[in-house]
Amino acid sequence: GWAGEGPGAGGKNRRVCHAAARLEMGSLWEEFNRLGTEMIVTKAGRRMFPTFQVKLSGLDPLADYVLLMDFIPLDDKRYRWGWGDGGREPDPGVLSPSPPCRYAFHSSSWLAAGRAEPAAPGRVHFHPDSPAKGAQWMRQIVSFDKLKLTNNLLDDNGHIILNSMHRYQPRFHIVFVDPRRDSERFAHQNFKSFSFPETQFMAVTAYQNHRITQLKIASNPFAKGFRDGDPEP
Amino acid sequence: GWAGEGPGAGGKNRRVCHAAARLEMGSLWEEFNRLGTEMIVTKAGRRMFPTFQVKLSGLDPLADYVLLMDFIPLDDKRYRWGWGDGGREPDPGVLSPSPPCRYAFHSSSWLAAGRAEPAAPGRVHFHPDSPAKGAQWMRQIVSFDKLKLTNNLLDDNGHIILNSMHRYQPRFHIVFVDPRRDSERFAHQNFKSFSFPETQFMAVTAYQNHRITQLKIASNPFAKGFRDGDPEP
DNA sequence: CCCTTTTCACCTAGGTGGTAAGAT
DNA sequence: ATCTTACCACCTAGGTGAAAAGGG
Repeated sequence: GWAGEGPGAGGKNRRVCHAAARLEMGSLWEEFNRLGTEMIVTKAGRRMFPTFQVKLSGLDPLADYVLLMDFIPLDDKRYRWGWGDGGREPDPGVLSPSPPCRYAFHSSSWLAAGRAEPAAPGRVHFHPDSPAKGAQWMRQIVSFDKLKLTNNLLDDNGHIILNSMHRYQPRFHIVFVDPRRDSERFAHQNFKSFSFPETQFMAVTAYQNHRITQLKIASNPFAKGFRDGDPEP
Repeated sequence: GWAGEGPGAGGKNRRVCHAAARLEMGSLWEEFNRLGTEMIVTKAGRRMFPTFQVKLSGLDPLADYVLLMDFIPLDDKRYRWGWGDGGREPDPGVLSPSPPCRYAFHSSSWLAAGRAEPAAPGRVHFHPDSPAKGAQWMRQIVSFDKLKLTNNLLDDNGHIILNSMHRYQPRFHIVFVDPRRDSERFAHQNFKSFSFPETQFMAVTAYQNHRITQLKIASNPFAKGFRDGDPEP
């Protein structure tokens, strides 16, 4: 997908107004999204897979930029995985159409199960190469593979804190480092944000949808030990 | 050891004139130096061991600095390891007193064997966290563990190019990033250099002094597979 | 019952010197 | 004869989901 820009591209600084971001591994993200992406959260922090990666363009090669990510709750619900209590038909809280419920009739599905927990501390993750020149950021794919998700509200490793069994939308931000003295006054003009709907996910402490598990095993090199049968290069 | 500063501390910018660097793992460096340190160079690039690490002080916490290293030929000779041709006494080119020749009567020693090869391209290695604030650099030990040595004159991985069988002195530089427009005019005032004599070494493609090999195996965690006998924690 | 935590075998990724073959 | 290269077993370091144990 290309550049799911945030609202209000008007009034932006010329150093960011032409910035664009293309999500890498888009087909893999979409494959996960069709099943309902799940991301593991642990106390120590767990990477995302797929890794959030973007190819940037439209930056000023000579200007400094900071790149960062944050995670927005997609709704105010908490979820559970199952058939609904007593084995009745799924209640109206069944997720539809995002993630789609095509798999619902196969087995279980995600059901709304009450209001969301109080939002965890809204942390951000700065790309560790920040700040850097636009030319440097555009030279190759920018990968957020150091970003880790945790469910530990008291985490002091700087990881992103999320509530398990809640849904999130990753957001990506490009911030122009304004050299002007009163740059705070222009802060709202100096950044541009991107949301790729295919990257939304459910935070979990253990996978619920077995198809997600199998797709992770099939596509994450670090899970190669769990693959069986014939390989496909 | 502390801060082996270069010549001419006078006329320096106040952002660097009080900077100091303490070499970490000094006793290990000295242990190697007593035997005559050797560092492997390979086509693909090899790390140094011990790793060059320093603890910094005296920087302006709010100023930006770039940290880098380079390697200076210690003399204009090339060396060979042996007894001298025909088994005669070591010729006058035997290294003394740096590295000392205490081991010479045990077996072999380094002998001068002609003039140095033409100097390899004089590359530098920027610490990958550069640039960063003084506060960041002083917060913890600065480690150059990404630095690699190569003997490939055509290397295009940005590694340090050295001639095998030649001796080198690592140098460490602190450069204040001067925000002034005409900062080039002050470049000579904005850096401070450090040389620690205990870090000098002979570049080799294979270890010559068996005592060096044994000390590397005993002290480098990645060589643990070659240790034998009882461990010492 | 549902969710979380801990531990583990099995991977990726890459840093060691040994060894034997190759180059000059 | 001396130095260099390529490959190897054996490590460190850390990212996987499985499975079992733990907790409300």
